[in-house]
Amino acid sequence: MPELPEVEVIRRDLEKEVVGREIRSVEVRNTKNAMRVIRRHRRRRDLEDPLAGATVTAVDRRGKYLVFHLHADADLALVVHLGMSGQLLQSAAGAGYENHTHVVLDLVGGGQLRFVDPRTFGEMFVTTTGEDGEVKELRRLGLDPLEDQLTWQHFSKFLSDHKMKLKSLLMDQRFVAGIGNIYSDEILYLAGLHPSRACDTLSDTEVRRLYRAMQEVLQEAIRHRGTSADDEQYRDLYGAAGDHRSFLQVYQREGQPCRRCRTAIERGRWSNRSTYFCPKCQV
DNA sequence: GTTTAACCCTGCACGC
DNA sequence: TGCGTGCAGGGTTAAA
Repeated sequence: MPELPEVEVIRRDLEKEVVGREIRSVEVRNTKNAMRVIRRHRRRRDLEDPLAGATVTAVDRRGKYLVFHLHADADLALVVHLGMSGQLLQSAAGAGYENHTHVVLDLVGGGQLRFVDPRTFGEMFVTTTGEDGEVKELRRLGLDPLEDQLTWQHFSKFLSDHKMKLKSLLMDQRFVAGIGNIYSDEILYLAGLHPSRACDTLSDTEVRRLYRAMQEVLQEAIRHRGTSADDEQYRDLYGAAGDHRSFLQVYQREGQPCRRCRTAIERGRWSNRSTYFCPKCQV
């Protein structure tokens, strides 16, 4: 499940490969679930028509969403969420389609950008941007953990205002956008905090530790080009897996010794999501 | 305000 | 070998 680091790796790849390029045409293919992928639109052409002839001027990231800014008749944006199993792949125009290739963008000058998604939790839609360049559909998202606006003070205030469990808060996209199941576990481990601790019980030192851990874990994962774990279908733009898997401290390590204290890593379940943690190091 | 569960979907592991 | 079942997960929504 691509989270912030994986989406950021793809964004950086896209910046190199598609910014400045014109989209010749778009095809929403006749796959079983293509209409689910473009579920915000009623018809295929609602996505296809506005994109044809548009030039990609920039590719941004908002949490786990990719935003392609487009120069066309109006200020348009193509928004992509990879869900759990979505991939955005650069391909040669003649190459055979992988299973579950739902949308194909044909680029002027050769090459294609393909959206592949077996489980179809991902989505794609076209929308207009406001004067501030923002996408209205993404306004509810919280701040980006790696951007300057998320100051330590802002972070601390948000925590003290909530009684939720830390795990739930880290994964709440309205608080900080981009953290999912893997990195919430890794962040809490590095910070030495138990996933079920209530947010408003943290000391100043613990808040600082969590804030720092969040940045360190995400940056480190980006350096390793993301995590492709057991059930992970994550691939970068070129189809390559990420290298961060072997650096994971707790995620999917149930029963294995903690890298700090050798206690067996435990797995719990909160809100229907698996959570891995060290029962000794995390308090 | 917070938690929990259900829903959407496919691939995979497992047991029979 | 083949079938049925359960599980995994992100985001959203409804109910508790």
